[in-house]
Order: sequence, then structure tokens, then C-alpha cells
Amino acid sequence: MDIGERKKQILHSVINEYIASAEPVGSRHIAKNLGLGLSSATIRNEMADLEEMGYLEQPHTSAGRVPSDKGYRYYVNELMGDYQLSLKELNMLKTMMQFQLGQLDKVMKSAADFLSQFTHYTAFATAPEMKQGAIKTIELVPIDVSSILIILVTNEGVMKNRRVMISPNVTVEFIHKFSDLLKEKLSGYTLEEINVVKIQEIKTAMQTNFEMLFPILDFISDIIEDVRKETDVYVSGTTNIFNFPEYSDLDKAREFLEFLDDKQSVTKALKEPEIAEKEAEKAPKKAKETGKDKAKVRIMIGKENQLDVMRSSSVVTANYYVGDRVMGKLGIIGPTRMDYSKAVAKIDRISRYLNKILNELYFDDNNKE
Amino acid sequence: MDIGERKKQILHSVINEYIASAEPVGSRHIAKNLGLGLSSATIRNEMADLEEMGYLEQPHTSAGRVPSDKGYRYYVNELMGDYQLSLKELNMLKTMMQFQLGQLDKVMKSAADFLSQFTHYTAFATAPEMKQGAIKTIELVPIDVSSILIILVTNEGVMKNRRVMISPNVTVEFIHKFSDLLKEKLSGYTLEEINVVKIQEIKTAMQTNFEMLFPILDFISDIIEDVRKETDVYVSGTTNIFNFPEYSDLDKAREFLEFLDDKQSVTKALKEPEIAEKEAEKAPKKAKETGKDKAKVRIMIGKENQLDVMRSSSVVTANYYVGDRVMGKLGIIGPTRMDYSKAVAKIDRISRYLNKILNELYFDDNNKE
DNA sequence: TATTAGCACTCAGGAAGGTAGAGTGCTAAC
DNA sequence: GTTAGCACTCTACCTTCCTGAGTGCTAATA
Repeated sequence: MDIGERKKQILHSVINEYIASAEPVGSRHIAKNLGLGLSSATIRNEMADLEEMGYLEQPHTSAGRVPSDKGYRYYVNELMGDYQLSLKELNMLKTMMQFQLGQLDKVMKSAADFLSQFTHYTAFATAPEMKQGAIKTIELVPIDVSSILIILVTNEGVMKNRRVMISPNVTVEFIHKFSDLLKEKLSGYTLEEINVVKIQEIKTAMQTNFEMLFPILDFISDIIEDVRKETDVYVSGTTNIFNFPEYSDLDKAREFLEFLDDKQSVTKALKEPEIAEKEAEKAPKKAKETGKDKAKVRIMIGKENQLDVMRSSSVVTANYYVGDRVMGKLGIIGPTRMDYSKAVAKIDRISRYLNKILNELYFDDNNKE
Repeated sequence: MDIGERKKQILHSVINEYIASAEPVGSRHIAKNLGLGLSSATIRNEMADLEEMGYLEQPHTSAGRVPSDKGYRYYVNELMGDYQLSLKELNMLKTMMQFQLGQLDKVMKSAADFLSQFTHYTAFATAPEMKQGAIKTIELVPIDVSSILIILVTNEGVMKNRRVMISPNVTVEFIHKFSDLLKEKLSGYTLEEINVVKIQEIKTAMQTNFEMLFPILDFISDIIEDVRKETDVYVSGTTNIFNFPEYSDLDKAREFLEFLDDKQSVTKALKEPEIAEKEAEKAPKKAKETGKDKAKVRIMIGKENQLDVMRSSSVVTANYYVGDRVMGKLGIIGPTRMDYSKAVAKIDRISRYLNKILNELYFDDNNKE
């Protein structure tokens, strides 16, 4: 069966209503509000068709209709318009964004906070992944007789540091020399390229009197290993889920909050949209949002998520960049009954803003080299 | 009315039962389990007395008795014994504690994680406060032509760093010289002592050709200001509250989780035991736990907490030290129906262990100076 | 005088039943 | 193709009733 214009209107209307009210939508209600001059009986017939086609569902016989995942997907791809942020919202965003232009990880944390406050959903931001970055500088800073600080900076501005203990016999001059050596040997390589073999190379290349510094190399090796494993993700506004009747059951709330507490699961859940998108790109038909001049906002609806906990939630994400390289992503998680057009508009706006900040901070001086 | 030996036994028994079951305890139950050879009627009379004295409460006429805050306080101060950790628990702790001896803030985060896993309550740890620490070293590390990294280390091993932009005209040698100057001028001062006036002093003492570096000083000023305001607190195991019927009401759970989400409130709640204790010390009678050779474990029960959200919860905390100085605290939050003796034993153990680690890491080299 | 048996009383919580209202599907008329 | 009308279904909510746990009080007992 083809989905006619009228059916589209009705579907659109049902979804809008349901997004706003969280109550199953009845035919009478649509007949009155849509203003098509149709009776509830006609709407009823159309809705029965839409249900047959899989766009709507009925919780039980005598309830109204509720959109299915398929319905939301159709809505997202074909029906919903671009939401225009109001002046009030823009001002709010502006005020929020004024703070905090310090360290990159703090910027990301703030971004997640803003997003959750701005959308009233649960927001997240993944920290920049370092492993693709090349080492820009590596520095050893003596702290006291028996410890030094190792500082790693990549060309994307990401920074890691760690304090390590060393033998008290090592002189400051020694450390400086060694620092220079490391800089020479490691600068320009990506963290992925620096593996145990590489470290071993340096060790053998070093003169024997550097031997007592070997522990430092091991520490660097450790740091890099840690960085590889690390998947920092900031989650903000977890308690926002209490705003939605979808989670008003204690067990559901618990399940969801436990999921959010486990950063690893969250990271996993966030990887999915990416994968799904790659698959989707093989298919000829492109999703609407990929075409436009916007940050590429991805949407995963309900069962499109692989993780069981996420089966009744939706995820909306966008990447953020330094230069042309994807650094990480940010987005929101909420019930499938999400205000998608608002969500997309808001995420789009924040991610663009974020890109601007990051590129001012880091990209300019990358270019100078 | 004086509290006789038998009443003590009954109170003890009621509280133990209630801690284990979360159900109001009836006279019949006590008569059977306590094995005093008394009938339920006698117990009933005694319980009525205990209620009159304020140690017990009745949710409603036909329910059993429940301990009041006063009851718990009496239990904690006078009745409960020292819980001995089982071998199984000790092994568990040992296994957990093997990980992660890296940065101080990570250690604290792990400590909170361990504590929550170990006790099954919600745990927290406050990050070390820097402001009492004296600056051990301050270092400027050039990162690229237009940015440098400022690193602050205090004698307690706490470290802060921040990347700042500078004019591209500044040469590396200049930065090094300036770095040395800062080291000379600021080392040994506590962060509290370094205020705007102090910074201004340095500015005027500097030769004019250092002028372009003034922004760096401002940044240092900023960092110090930030540090003053900062109250990092790690909260772990928030979803543990779902294990307790006390929070099985959605609104209560929500309220509590929102409270935990707001780090500022948490910090505030944690400061209270300290204040309460200071007041208590004025009074002649000392709480039991302050006397012994243990980490000083503090307990705040129910309404003893000032914050409204905390009125039906208890907080158990201990400080951790580097050398003789309190660096921060760690502890747990749970329902007033908490297994206090276990909680105290576990926190005591972890905080001692933590002290050991921290002092090995940091105190030894403090002494060397 | 302290303890206990006995009994009437209270109350929360669950089961059973009954009702109202929202919404449907179907049929027959327009 | 649309609509009015109607019988039907199902949930949500309310009321009522009942049970069981636990109490307080009284009178008898050691």
C-alpha cells in the first residue's frame, strides 16, 4: 500500500501529539486538531491502515495509537521540519557558552553539561581520542629529587601527564638531555605507531649510561598503553530521565541509570550510530540529514540500537572536529518519543559552536607549522 | 528513666534485626530470637518504654518497632561491637587495591570506586585540597610557537596544569628565564598566600622587557583562583541506592540522585560531620570511635545532617592524610538503617590503606627536603 | 512486684468486584 | 469515499472486604 498525502499528515500529527503528551493519540483528537474537515471515523480508518503498514501501534484495543520505531524513522527522514531555535533559546545558549575555555577535557565536559541543560535530555560527550594524534612534544619536568613529570602533547592539543618516581641519583642535567633525546626520537609519531618495538629501538640506540632512565621509557610505554584503552566519556544530566514517564517505572529507571554509570557500555552504545551509518551509506538512499550543510547529526531509534537497554531509547549524536579530523562525539539519549527536530537543531548548534572553539584554539597553530 | 541492661539488649536486638531486614520488628520476634526466656508481652512492655524514651518508633499502631535516629546514635556509641572483616572480605579488598597507583586524583577516584563496591553503599572521595599546600615547583613548558603549559606542583604531590596562549614573539629562552624567575619568586608559598597583591609585586619587580609575559602571570592568578573554588568530589556507586527499600519510591530516588549529581551539595553535606565533631568535642563526653587507635571515623545519622535531602540518610566518613595533614576525606552515604559496624570497619581499613599508599608516594620525599 | 496469658482493637495491604470513560471496529446510510 | 451510530473492549480507578501482624490493656499468676 502506498502512503498517501493524507496518511502522511495524519502520521505527522499523531507523532507530534504523542511527542508532546506521551499519551496514546485517539482518532477524535486528530479529527479535531488537524482541521482537515474529516470525521473521526475516517481518521480511524486511516489510522488502521497506518497500523497495518507498521507505522503505528496500539498498546491495547481501546487505547489510541502510538508511533512505532518505523513510524519515528519515517518521521525523522521524511516528515519533520527543521526546528528554528527561538531567540530565547539562542540567548540561553550564548550565556551558557561564555564560560570555560580552558583545557580540552574541561571544554568537553562543559559541552555535555550545556547540552543536557539545553535539551533536558541526558547528554554525553566523548573525550578526544589521542591515538590518532601525532606527538608534538614530550617533556620531562623534574619535580623533586626522586620524581619527575612526563608530559605528552599531541598536535591536536590533547595533553596527558603523569608523575613517576626515579632513582635519586639521576641529575637534573641528565633528565634534560634525556628529555631532548625523547623529543627527537618520538616527535611526529602517532601514538599508534609507538609500540613496544619502537621503545626497544630507543633503548638500544641509547648509550649505556642512560640505563637508569629505562624505567622512564617503560612509563611512557604504560601511558601510551593506557591512552589506547582509555575511552573517556562524560555523561551529564542523568537524572533528566526522571522527566519522562517512559522511565517512571523504578526498574526501568534503575536499569537505565546503571547503564549510564557504566562508561564502557555507554561508549559501546555510542559507537553504533557510526557503524549503522556506514552500512546505510552502501544503500543508495541517503538519510535526509546527511545531505545538508549541517553538522552530520545521526539518529538511532529504539531497536536500531543493538544494546538491549537501549531498545526503547533513541540516541542523537554529532561528531566534533579539529581541522578535518573527527575528534569525538557528543549527543543525547532519551526515550524514542523524543522531540527529534528540536534535538537535532540543538545538537547541531552546539557542535558547530564547539567546532569553532576547538579550531580557534588548536587548528590555527597546527597550520602554522 | 534509666536504660537497664535488659532494655539495652532488646534495643540492640531490634536494631540488628531492622538493619538486616528493613522490616519493623515485632515483640514476638524478639521474644523468640533473643532467647532471654521472656514472653512477648514483657518485651512489649519494654519496647513501649524504649519508645517513650525516644529510641524506637512505630510507623503505625499495628506495626512493629523501628529505631529512631536517637536509637541509632545510642547503638553506634554504646552498643555495636567492632566488626571483624572476614578473610574473604580482606582478600577481596586486597585484589581491588592492587590496581592503579598512578596520579593522585586517579587514586582517589579508585578509592571511591573500591569503597562503593566493597560496602554496596554510595561512596565518595574528595580530592586533595591544594590551597594549604606550598608550591614546590612551577614550570613553563613551551608547546608550540603560541602556547605553553603551566605546571604547578605542591609539596603534597598535587599537580595542576593548564595550557595558555602567548604571543608568538616570545622566544623559548625567554620562557625558560621567566620560568626560573617564577620558581624563585613563588616556591615555598602556599596557594592561599599567593594573591593578587603578590602577583603584582612580581610584575613590578620584573624588568620591563618581561612585559609581554604578563598574561602568563594573569593566568597563574586564574589557576590559583580556580583551585580555591574547586571542590572536586568523586561519587561512585550512585545506583547502589536502588538496593535499599528506603529509596524504592521514585520521588525519593530521584531526589537523592539529583542531590548526588550536584557536587556542590555533596561537598556541603560532607563538611558537616567535621563541624558537628568540633562542636561535640567541646562537650565532655567523647564519642566512642574517637578514642581508639583507628582512623577517626565519623558518623552522621539522619537528622543530624543539616541538609534536608539527607535527613533520612547517614554519612560515614574518614579523613586521609599525607604526613600529618588532612588531605581530604572519603566515606559512604546510605539509609539510616545502615550496617554501621561493618561500614566503619571497611572505611577504616580502606582509609588506612590509602594513607599508607599516599605516604609512601609523597611523604617520604617531603621529608628529604 | 514483675511477668504473662488472653483478648479486643487497629491498621496496612491485597483480593475481588464494580463503574466510568476513552477509544475502537464495523455496519449501514449518505 | 465519508460519516453517524452503536456495540464492544479494555484500562484505570474506586470501593469494599478480609486477613494477618502486631499492639495495648487487664486480670491472673508466681
